[in-house]
Amino acid sequence: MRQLPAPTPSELKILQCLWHHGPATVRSVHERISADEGLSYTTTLKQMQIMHGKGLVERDDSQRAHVFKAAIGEAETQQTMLNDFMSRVYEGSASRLVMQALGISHPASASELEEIDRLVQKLRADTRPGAE
Amino acid sequence: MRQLPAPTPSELKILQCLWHHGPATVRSVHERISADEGLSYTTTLKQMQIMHGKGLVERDDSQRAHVFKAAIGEAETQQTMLNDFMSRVYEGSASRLVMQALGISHPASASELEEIDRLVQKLRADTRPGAE
DNA sequence: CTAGAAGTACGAATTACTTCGTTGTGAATG
DNA sequence: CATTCACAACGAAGTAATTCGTACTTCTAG
Repeated sequence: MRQLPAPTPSELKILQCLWHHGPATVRSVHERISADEGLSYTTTLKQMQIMHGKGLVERDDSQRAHVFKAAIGEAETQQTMLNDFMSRVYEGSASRLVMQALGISHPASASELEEIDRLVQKLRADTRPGAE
Repeated sequence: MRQLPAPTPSELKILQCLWHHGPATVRSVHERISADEGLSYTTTLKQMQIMHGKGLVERDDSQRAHVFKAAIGEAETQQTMLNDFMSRVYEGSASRLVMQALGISHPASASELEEIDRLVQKLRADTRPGAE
């Protein structure tokens, strides 16, 4: 069962922390994300409780300091958010989005461009046939 | 002077209406966007007043029915929102965003892929030289 | 001139997000 | 054993976005 509510900006920060560093306590997450911003510990705690309520994270409360882990995948979440963003902002046109994204500053390194190139070639091959 | 606050979702709908159909009265905008959703006329009016307050639209009130036009450009707005989205969701990696965008269903037609292809080739050429 | 239509302005309610202080509880330490 | 520390739980406040109803104004038929 997917399609949980999309994470809000601050929820996303916490999820990124869990995705990149694995399951963690509130304290641990808090120390990572409050390196930038000056938030209270209880702010992080509350967020993670809300996220648990929404089903965005799972909680192991067998220890006194509960351990949280992301309940949704990173790529999957990005994909959902991207689809929403693309329809809202680009009215569904992936190509316009891609072109603007590639136009920005130095988005992609040579090797990344190579990878994108391969993908485009593959898509062009797939698209040619009458395909559904 | 750019960098106005990014439009909210409902503000974006109104801007899209103005971008695509040119300057218009509240009534005209309302009829277009409430085709989908069942909103009150005063809701649209209020939104446009707020947008005027924020500087997102300009208003010609020489006629009784004020005529609004977008005060920011479409591409420019998309670019700003894309930059924000890319840093929030993809931590600044344009290539990951692009690859996911291209991976979706069959978003781009053959001719669009061709265009993207050209852009990628151009970027690869530009990127090769030690460039700044 | 008056009634109604069409417009604008404004206030207010609702919801969601973010933030923080306070409280209670269990563990650890002197 | 009493104090302190770390933690979870909660309530509450502040802000922003969205929505709508009401009131006021202006134009136009009759």
